[in-house]
Amino acid sequence: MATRGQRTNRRADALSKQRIVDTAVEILDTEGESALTFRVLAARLETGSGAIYWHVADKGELLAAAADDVIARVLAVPVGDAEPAAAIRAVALGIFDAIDARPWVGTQLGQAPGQLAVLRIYERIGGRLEGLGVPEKALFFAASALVNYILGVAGQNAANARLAVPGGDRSAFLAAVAARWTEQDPADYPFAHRVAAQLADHDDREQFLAGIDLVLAGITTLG
Amino acid sequence: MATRGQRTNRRADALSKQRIVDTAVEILDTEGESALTFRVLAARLETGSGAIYWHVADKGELLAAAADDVIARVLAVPVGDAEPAAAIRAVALGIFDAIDARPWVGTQLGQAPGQLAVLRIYERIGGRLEGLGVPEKALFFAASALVNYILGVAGQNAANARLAVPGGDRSAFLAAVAARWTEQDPADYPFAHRVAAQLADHDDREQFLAGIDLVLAGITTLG
DNA sequence: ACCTGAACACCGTTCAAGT
DNA sequence: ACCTGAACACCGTTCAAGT
Repeated sequence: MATRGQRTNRRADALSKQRIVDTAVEILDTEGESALTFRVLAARLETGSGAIYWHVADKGELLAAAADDVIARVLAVPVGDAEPAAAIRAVALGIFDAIDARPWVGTQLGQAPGQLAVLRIYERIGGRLEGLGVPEKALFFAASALVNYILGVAGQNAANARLAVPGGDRSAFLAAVAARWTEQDPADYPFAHRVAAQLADHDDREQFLAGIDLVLAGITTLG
Repeated sequence: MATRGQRTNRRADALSKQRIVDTAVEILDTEGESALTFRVLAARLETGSGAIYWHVADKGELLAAAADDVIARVLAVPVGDAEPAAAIRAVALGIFDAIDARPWVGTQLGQAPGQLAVLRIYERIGGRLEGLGVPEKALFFAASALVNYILGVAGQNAANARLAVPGGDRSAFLAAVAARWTEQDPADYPFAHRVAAQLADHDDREQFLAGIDLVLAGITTLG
């Protein structure tokens, strides 16, 4: 993200969890998930790889902290006093955009549930549900439907990003996926053939929002 | 001629992709995701680790094939001529149960979109949407809302299974998650505090189905 | 208390060599 | 064509030793 200037040979400050996480995010953002190893992280921090373990339990905690950092920042922007449905859409869209920009966050969210980041998302989404007329008893499962949908899209998008060629354009990628759908036997996969064109054409962000709206429409039904 | 003939345990049959995948599934099921390595797989198959690469491109393909095998089997059971909503619920529940029994399938589905298994799910779900009165133009995104929700739950459940202690009971695990929610500041996380009890009490399967019903209710809105 | 970096116990994958 | 298994190029993590 933020381009850093020339790096002196001396560490600016002592090692800390925050500095480690910041550097990890930087590597993740610029070089991708597979580039983050304790060796390159240590080199970038000008320390030994073992030093990192003084501040962070293991790689899982590091990844969780990195994802949480990003999500916390995204959710920090105030939604104002928009009406509940609009606020939920805005929050969801913010998460989508963050994941779209950083696929590694999607990977992380898709597979770490106890995580603080997921709790943050539940809080921001769930907090608006009452305003939507959701009865007290249904609050948790209504929130869970929205959150699981968001996390599902997050995981799929991250995987897509991992699959796509770094430079390649998106419509070519979608065309390739659509082609795999249509190369199946139409007798076994009639639906796949029927919607392949829609798959090839669709806009991810728009489709994501449409899904949110669908769940919201269902939730309104609960009132 | 060096008498090297003490191959007492002669293999029952030649190596094949199917036999490799079957053995991988066996290891995944009994020993878990982390136990599947090319070394133990080769040992179990009484061959060299390099031999596997003659039949399978890499570990990613192996995992994808294993997950696809399971999903194909799950989707093979006929739903009969139930009405569309009931059929979709049945299909979704079948997938949920399969993932609950084999968390590694959830991990795999949550992060491999181009996969045949995901296409199969789209087909089975999507094929019933028309009967629900979904207009042609909305078929793909309606299916995608359902599938992404399912895959989101799949990923979270798999991650939960990875986190939980193998022998530990489920209510203790949920209580621990709920405790992490309530240990946050109530001023920052009012929703978390409010629904922590629901989180601790809920039944995963029931909650999953409730989410499906919510999306279905939203989809009915499109008619 | 915090850091160093070699060492340990693994991985997935390749490939010359065999049949 | 198919299989073998040693070798390669990595990993995350530990830990005795330093400051």
